[in-house]
Amino acid sequence: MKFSAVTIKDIARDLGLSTSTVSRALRDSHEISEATKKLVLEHAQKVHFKPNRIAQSLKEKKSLSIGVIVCEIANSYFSQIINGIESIAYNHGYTVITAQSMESAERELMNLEYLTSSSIDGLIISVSTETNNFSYLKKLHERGLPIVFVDRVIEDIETHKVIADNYKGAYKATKHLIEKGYKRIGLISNNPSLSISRERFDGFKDAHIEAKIPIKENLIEYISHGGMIYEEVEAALNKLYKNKVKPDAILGGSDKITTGCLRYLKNKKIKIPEQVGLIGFSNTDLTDLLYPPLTVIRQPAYEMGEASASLLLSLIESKRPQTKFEKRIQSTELIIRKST
Amino acid sequence: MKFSAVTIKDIARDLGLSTSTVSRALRDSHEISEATKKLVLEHAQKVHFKPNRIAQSLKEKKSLSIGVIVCEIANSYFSQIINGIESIAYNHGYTVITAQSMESAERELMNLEYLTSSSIDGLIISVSTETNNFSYLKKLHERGLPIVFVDRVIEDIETHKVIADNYKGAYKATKHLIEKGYKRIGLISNNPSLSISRERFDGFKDAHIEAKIPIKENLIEYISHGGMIYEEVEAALNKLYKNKVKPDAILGGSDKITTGCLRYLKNKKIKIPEQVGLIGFSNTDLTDLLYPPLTVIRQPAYEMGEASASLLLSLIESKRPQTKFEKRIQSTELIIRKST
DNA sequence: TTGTATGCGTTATCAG
DNA sequence: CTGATAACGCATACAA
Repeated sequence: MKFSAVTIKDIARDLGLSTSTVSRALRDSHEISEATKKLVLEHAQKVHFKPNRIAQSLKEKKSLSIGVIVCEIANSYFSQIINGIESIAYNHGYTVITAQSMESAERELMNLEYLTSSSIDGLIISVSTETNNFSYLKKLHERGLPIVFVDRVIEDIETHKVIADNYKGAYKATKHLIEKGYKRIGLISNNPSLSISRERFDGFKDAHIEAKIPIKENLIEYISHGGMIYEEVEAALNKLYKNKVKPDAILGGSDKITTGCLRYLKNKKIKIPEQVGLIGFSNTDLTDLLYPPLTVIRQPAYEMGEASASLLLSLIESKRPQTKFEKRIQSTELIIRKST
Repeated sequence: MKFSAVTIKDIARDLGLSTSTVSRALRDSHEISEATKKLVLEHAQKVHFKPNRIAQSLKEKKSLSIGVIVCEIANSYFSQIINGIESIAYNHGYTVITAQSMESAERELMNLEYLTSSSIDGLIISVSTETNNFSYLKKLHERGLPIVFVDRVIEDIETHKVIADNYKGAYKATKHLIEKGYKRIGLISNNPSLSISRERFDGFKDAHIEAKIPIKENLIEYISHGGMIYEEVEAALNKLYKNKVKPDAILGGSDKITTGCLRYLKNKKIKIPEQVGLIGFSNTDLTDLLYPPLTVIRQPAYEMGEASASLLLSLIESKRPQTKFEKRIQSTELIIRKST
């Protein structure tokens, strides 16, 4: 900013016009003569004039930017979501400001306070696995900040939510395993405080019920940091493998958890015929090449990002209060990779 | 922003003070009595006052935000870099605004214009593989915008640059392959217009020279979009495999290229005893589990991000013109995964 | 110690 | 069609 000297005022001075005339000419107002318009536009181009977005924001009472909070950018699933968000935002002239919670509720709150200090027009958030106090977010929402939840939603806040069909995904994955003959399927899941975890558990459960296989409590473990901390995954798996009934397959509750499981199995040299990872890993280039073989529930992260951004922009641009709207992206795919 | 009504003016009115007193009290100025300070601070807290960052920016002539342009966020290497940048920026009260070029020079330019329309205090950029016209960037730099290049640098712009030790990485990788007995090592590289490509090529070459193995021109292919377009990788590999002297190992010039190679080999069912990917893939959780076996040059992406941000902040905060400074991160590691 | 006035760059309102 | 002026929210030089 220090470097950008050219303002509307400079142009006005250079051309012997008033700032308002210049401003109007630049915005192609109908009440400016073609001659002056041309004059101004050409000069503006020559001196590389760029309107100061900050001044515009102050005047317009909006920043043309949206905030995005996810647990971690360097997580393929969320970076795909951001990608989708950016593509939409970009086309509508919005800047995306991203922040990461690193699965810490405290850091999430800090980011929230920071982003909302009058510098974003709306928020897309996927809450951290650790978050259990939603009061601040709720207050923001009540005060009128447009919010869209993506993937990890908060149910009592009535606003747009974009989620994958977690139930279906988990159901299909579990069914796939059962059909393959596995009967002792372990589940490592995120905290059930997240609705996605509960939905996935329901899918897991219903597939069992349908096949008349009882669910064994001691094959289910919950962890708190979404797999970010490998030791948590390790501890959970240690528990599973200390049981008399050892699992013959594992359903990982998120991409990080799943890769953690793979690592564990490799480290411990445990042979497991097949695994299912319920993961949002869109980089199929890679998942396709993983060893041990892995069946993947691909969640349409990019599309979810696009959907969230569209919804948020609609919220931002229409002032009228919106009704609750939940968008469930249906295309959860099961990607099956044959054992080699 | 619509939602945040509370301003300094409101507080002043509520408390029967002037806006300047309130402003000063909030900034803990020494020329305000403890009593009023306390009064103001408590009231501010009560009404959830948050200073309007946009107004502050306009006044202070800085936005407390930095722009980051990379080819793609959903690329583990760059997301790690962003991660590093964010951690530093965050600690210094800066917001990070990211944009992606998708390896398109045109889109890069658009982002550049957008970000620099007076809304960022500095820029960290890793230029797209397609970029060959640096005039706009150069102009920005001349006009005083603090810029730091990371990974993909432009040599004629005299500013801080953060790069990995590409030469060493490629050298070690190639040497490793040669020691394993491979003699016809293919190289799929980014365009040599990028210095990283040239450095890597030099490492590749010197390892050959040292081992007295001639380099075969027809085992070297260049591509333009960093591996983003699989068909490019495919075409390059097709050429390599159409030669009479087929490669017995491949050095991939970037992470995307390398995963592209893996995909190709798998699709074509080509058995290759070992591969080396010169890739910036920090997610070793995954690379470790890839099949076919892969030896990886890990580039310290996170650390590079940190370094770039530190350098940029130093540029932003000290007004004095800085001397050119090049920081080469040395810890390029060779991660070797044994064949299974 | 506190208040008044001014300006940051832009746009909108109201005159001319 | 064009110009002067006020306002957005905040910070600061200058008064008091």
